[in-house]
Amino acid sequence: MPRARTSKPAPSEENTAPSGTTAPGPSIDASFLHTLVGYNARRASMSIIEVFVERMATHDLKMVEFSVLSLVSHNPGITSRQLCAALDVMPPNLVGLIAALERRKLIERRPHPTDRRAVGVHLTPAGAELTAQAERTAAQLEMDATYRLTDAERKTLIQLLQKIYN
Amino acid sequence: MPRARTSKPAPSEENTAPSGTTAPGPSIDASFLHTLVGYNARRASMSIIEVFVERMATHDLKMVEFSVLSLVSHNPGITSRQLCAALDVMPPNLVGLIAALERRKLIERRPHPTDRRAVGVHLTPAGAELTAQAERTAAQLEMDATYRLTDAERKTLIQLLQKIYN
DNA sequence: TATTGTTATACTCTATAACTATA
DNA sequence: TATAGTTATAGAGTATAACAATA
Repeated sequence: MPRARTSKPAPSEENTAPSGTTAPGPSIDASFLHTLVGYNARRASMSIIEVFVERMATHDLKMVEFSVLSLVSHNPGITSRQLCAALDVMPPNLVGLIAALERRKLIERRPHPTDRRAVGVHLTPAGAELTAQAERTAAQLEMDATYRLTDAERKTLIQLLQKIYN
Repeated sequence: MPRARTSKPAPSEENTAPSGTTAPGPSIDASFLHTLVGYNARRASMSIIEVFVERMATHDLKMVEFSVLSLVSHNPGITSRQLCAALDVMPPNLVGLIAALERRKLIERRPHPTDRRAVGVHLTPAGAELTAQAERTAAQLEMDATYRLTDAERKTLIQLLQKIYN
């Protein structure tokens, strides 16, 4: 269910109009898809993510990288395994990500205090600074990407969404 | 911003507990992420998509394939280009998809009535039958995946989501 | 000159198997 | 015996460039 670009209903008979001149766009009937919560949730999240990716590029941060930094920031000493569980990333895929953030001196890996197999992840001062900035960027971009919603609507929306996945 | 699995806040001091025995799970503070509409929309859509993929496997249909069939069903003679626009798929990536559905005799490609460059896509009787079944599956699965919502809440949710991307 | 459909190809994301060192 | 972290690799999904046929 990839995101779509058009919306208006059209006659359900023979479609005789090719897209023609690109601009106005043909009116395709996607009304069934529009009745699906999943479809709408996906479209909405894609449209926010688009802005997210664009603005986070300012900090040279991908979405997952931002999530990692934010989690490490609020959970100093968190292990790779915990990050994997919280972000639903497979352990092998986190390795390169962590390594990249470490090369950029945004995080540090220190031996875990009680488990010698594990490694605790911590923010460096530079990492903490960048994370604080990035969280402000995220909060702002959210408001911009959902500017058609009132504060009350945004609150309601989040509650309803959490009812689905919690 | 990949979906996460944990939710409850935790002290923001040194994290001394590795995940340990897998079951109960460590309590990671993801409270900042939970304030983001984008994060919640993504988590919710992922949780619905999970059910979607699982149930559509019954019809041996991927999400995009279902979307294509549904669009062709409501827009007989739609062109590849129109499908690409409506589904936000790059033309080269639709080719294999269409070919696969054609091999399964679910769709037919006929010359476009007015544009000899284009090809109109149509459902075969078998394709129409499968699409009707799959749409019923989709509608049902939606209800199941969002069973914690009342009908009114579901309606509100869809309206709010559409306010974001429309 | 632009568009439709297509091939070939590259890049990113995600997933699996298997190893090591610790528990 | 199970878990944390890692390597190597396979597989999706998604992206770009370039082409022939037609507009």
